[in-house]
Amino acid sequence: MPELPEVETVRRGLENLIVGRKILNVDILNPKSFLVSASEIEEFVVDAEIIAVRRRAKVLIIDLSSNYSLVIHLKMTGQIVFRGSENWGGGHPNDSFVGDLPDRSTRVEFELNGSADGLSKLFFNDQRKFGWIKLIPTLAVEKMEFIAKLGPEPLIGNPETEFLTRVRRRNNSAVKAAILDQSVIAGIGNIYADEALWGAKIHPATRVRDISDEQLREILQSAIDAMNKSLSAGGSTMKTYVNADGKKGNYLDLFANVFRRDGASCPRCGAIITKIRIAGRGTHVCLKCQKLRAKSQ
DNA sequence: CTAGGATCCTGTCAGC
DNA sequence: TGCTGACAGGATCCTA
Repeated sequence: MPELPEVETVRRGLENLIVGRKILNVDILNPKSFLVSASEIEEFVVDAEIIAVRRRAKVLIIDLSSNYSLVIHLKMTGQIVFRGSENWGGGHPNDSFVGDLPDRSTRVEFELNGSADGLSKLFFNDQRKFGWIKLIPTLAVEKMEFIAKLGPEPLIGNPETEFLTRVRRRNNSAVKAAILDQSVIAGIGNIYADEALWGAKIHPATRVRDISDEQLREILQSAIDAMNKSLSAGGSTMKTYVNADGKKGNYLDLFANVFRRDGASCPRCGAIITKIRIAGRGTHVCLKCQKLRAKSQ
């Protein structure tokens, strides 16, 4: 799925486009994507004004004037597309950014007011249907189980101490599995896990217990750097999906050093990047830079 | 409690 | 061409 920088990019885009608008209608094309009753939609969503768009980890939170919030997880293939006075899309990059909507990946459709031509729609597209939208009282959002147990936000304040405490709870795990764990540090997914470990020159299969505090701090800093770089490159949006010439781009090219670069050469040492499997996930690694230090037992 | 694998889905791609 | 299996920017559930 979209990871922290991609979701943050969506948040920023939506903040500009939909705050202050009213939701006029909701069309749920796939019920499992948004489990809610017709009466709840009627009572808490229709005619509500969008007050704010927030993010926690990889979760988007759209606060409504009804004191309810739409909590959205894009998971692997979720994306949000706005069509109206202007066209905008962010999240999982695919052709639904640019094609006619709704299409076969559209799961939920919101009709909004306030567009010059009277047509203003927000599409929740999600090919694999892993993503979801939930309607939750705004005050209860932070008490949702998944949200309550999240680790610190990597790009806010000083997450280091909290990260160290939490990552040590997974001393026996491969470090990649540990940093993918959202209760250790929020928002890292497969891309930034690989990028962080490449940056810190740590092999993804290294057990956490074999890594010093100092090296763990380096991994965190490396993740933060990769995320900031991705954010300033503009995240994964319609704009980075199709460039000004109408040609397809790949926003990974703007910041990634190893992710999906297997077969290419390591930007640091020139060795060929290989792809292995760690924690059940495809993992990209430079075996020359990232030596496996298996010490204990 | 932790750790690892299966699972939820659809689509695409490599290899026969 | 058609089939088959592997795999995918995530997290949960189940088992050990």
